[in-house]
Amino acid sequence: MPSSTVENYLKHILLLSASAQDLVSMGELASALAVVPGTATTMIKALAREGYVAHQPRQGVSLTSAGRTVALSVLRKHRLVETFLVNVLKMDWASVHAEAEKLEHAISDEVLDRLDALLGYPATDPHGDPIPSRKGKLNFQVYASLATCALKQPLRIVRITEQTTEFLQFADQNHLLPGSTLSVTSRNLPAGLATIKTTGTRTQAMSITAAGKILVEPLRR
Amino acid sequence: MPSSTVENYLKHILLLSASAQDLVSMGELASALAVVPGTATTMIKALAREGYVAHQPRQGVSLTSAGRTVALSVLRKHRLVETFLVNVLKMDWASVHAEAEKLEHAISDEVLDRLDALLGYPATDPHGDPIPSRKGKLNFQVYASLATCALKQPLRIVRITEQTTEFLQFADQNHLLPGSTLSVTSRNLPAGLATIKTTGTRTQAMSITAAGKILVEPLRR
DNA sequence: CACGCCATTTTGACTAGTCAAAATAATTTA
DNA sequence: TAAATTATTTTGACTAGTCAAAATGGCGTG
Repeated sequence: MPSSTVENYLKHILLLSASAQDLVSMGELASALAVVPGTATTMIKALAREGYVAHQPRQGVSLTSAGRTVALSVLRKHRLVETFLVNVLKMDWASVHAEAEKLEHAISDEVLDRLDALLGYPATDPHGDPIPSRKGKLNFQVYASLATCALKQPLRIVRITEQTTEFLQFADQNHLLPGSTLSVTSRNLPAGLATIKTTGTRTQAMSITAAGKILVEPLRR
Repeated sequence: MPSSTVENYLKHILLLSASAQDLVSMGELASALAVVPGTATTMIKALAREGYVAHQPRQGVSLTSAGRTVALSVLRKHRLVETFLVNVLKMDWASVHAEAEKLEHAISDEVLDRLDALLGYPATDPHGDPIPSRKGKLNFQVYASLATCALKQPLRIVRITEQTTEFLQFADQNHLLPGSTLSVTSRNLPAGLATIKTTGTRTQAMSITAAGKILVEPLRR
């Protein structure tokens, strides 16, 4: 069994390779894992020896299919645990990420399957992130964000792609949860600002960077 | 925060000091933890330096109040998690111990409190073992066992003091669960055998050793 | 009172994971 | 194309936890 350190490396490579064009750099990886780059290099060489990753020296690292399997399983645990914490234990949306970081390495497949059933086989976690299936399928849909979508169009939030407590609290307080409806009234790129209107009434501004973390789909009424 | 290795040492010292007359020997401890005795000695010296235990060289080890606090908290996590696994996830009574061994080190106090509430603040886990309160009170009641109780008296099982899967499966298959009623019809000490009668009908034999692991109280009708 | 036994402690060595800092490549800039 | 910047890799050292095996101590027996 891979150690929880190994599981963490693999999980973060998976997460980063979604944004990066497949090869994850040591720099990215090291900072995602909060270690110095030299540590990442050492560890990656060991993971390569064990067949979890392919390492292109000075280029970056990618998962082998063995590594991908482990990473998806960890991600599935993480997201199901988060869903459990929010839906069943009614914990705060913004704070469950850290809890799940620990539990994802301690939970067995047996427990996980029962949790999955208890929750009704959810397709996404409370942040809208897709939950990998038991077989390791990850629903990989591309959505527009508040930074890229058409203006003035009615939208529904499907996902928040950022796990920090601060950002999630910001989203929560401004009613920007998966399922909420809204539209973007204007954007000012030079100023880096977007203005949005929550379907009720409120108009508010946020940075383009923040807007890019909120994924939406057109509200096909 | 103590590491999960430290938590394990402290938990086992607590568990063993209940049976031993307070001082736990290195031999006992090492075998409970599945390490060689030298490892236990080394570790205990470190724990003593950090104030978790008092070490009487060549005599044994006992918990300080700081160590006891940690140990009780871990035990509380263990037993509440077991209760959750059995009562909510409907897992097998006999197999939850191993799961809980991992989860007890990964679960936060916040999650634990909510689990406690979800379960209705249970006083014991599915094996009848008392769950320490949040304040660290452990209900320490002394019960008779099937090896020591009066003969022919109606009894109720309150607790099974053995966590191995094999023993728990044996108990399960013979309807020897906490809450079941029965009586001891006879004992043959030289042969090491006890004969019991489940209140329904069945009569069966078991070793005195096994009988000693099943705690009972008189059935005050 | 000496001897031997058994548990405990000590010693030396190993693995996993980490950091700081020096060495090396690669890429950008001039 | 040479110099400079930046990322990556290497090196040496450290911590936590472990084992194997040798040294030590306490005790009971003769």
